[in-house]
Amino acid sequence: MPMRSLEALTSYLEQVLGHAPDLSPISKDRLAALPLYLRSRYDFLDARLDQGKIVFALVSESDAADSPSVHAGNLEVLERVLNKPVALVLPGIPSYQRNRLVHQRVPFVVPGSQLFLPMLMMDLRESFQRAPRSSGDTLSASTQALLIFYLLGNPVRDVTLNELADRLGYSAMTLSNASRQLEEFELAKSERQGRSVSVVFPRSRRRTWQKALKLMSSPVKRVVRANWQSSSNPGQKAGTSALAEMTMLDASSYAIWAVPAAEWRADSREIPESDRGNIWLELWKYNPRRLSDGELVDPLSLYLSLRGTGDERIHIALEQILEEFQW
DNA sequence: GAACCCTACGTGCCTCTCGG
DNA sequence: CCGAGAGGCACGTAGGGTTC
Repeated sequence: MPMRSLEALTSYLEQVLGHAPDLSPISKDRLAALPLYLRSRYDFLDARLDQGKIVFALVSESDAADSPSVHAGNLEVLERVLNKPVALVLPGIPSYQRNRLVHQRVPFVVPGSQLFLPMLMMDLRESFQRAPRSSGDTLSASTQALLIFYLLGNPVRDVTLNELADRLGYSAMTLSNASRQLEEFELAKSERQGRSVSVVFPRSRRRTWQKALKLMSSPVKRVVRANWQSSSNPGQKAGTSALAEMTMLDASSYAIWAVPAAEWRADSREIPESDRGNIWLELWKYNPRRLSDGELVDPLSLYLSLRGTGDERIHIALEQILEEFQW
């Protein structure tokens, strides 16, 4: 067994647990039950932790880069034969690979960096005190755009991911990720028909909206003041400007427009806070034009952008929009 | 072989942390 | 308090596998 990785594991566990871990080499006869390709691939340690007993399988530097699915497959066999939960011990691997292991629920330890042992309810990473950002409880921007695209009544059944990607202005990869995320949150299913995959929403649009409400966030990343002199519109009407056109709400004194945040960065017309701009620009995390081709942003994104405000009149207007929405 | 999707990996931006 | 650096997230590209 490579001494250095054993030492690294021991001292990392000690740091995490607060005391020296109880580790011992696994007995020869239990090892003998393993298929040869697995026996030679890993070094095994029996571990008794406060939270329970597990087996650590130490992975060599050269095997660490294997895909998560390879690791997952091997773990399945190991757990069955050894009859205990098994966790991989990996040398330094890039963060995106660690993320993928977590995604696939593969238990592992990277000494010094991260520990993910879901069966023992342990999940630590180097910066675990950092507030979990948009972690597992909100949809990503692209996923939300796809979901709203469906909720607005656009056809998604029998449409390939590629076509959807085209329609929404994302890469196929991003749409593939988005459909997977919808599946994870049990909002939709991916249905394979021959060589194409389409997204299928099992519920009605209204029920999907209700189920997804707590997972969706405001499309607005940032609001800036800007000076707009051109006769064309900077984007689509948004915020209370849009709400005023849809309901009886009084319009705000400044016009509010939505533009994709990505476009804004390209040509920065932002003016300093102290200067007087004549409009407000909402910078959106997805492209509002992909979801509405009218003068106004789509009503569902509008709802999400304003539901956090404290103004009672706005809430009443928002409820009115939902009531009138054609589900 | 073409069309399509997925895996592996790269990149840029943003946020958080930490040392001066 | 601020700037640099680290790390995570979201997205992209390349290339390979699968289905027709």
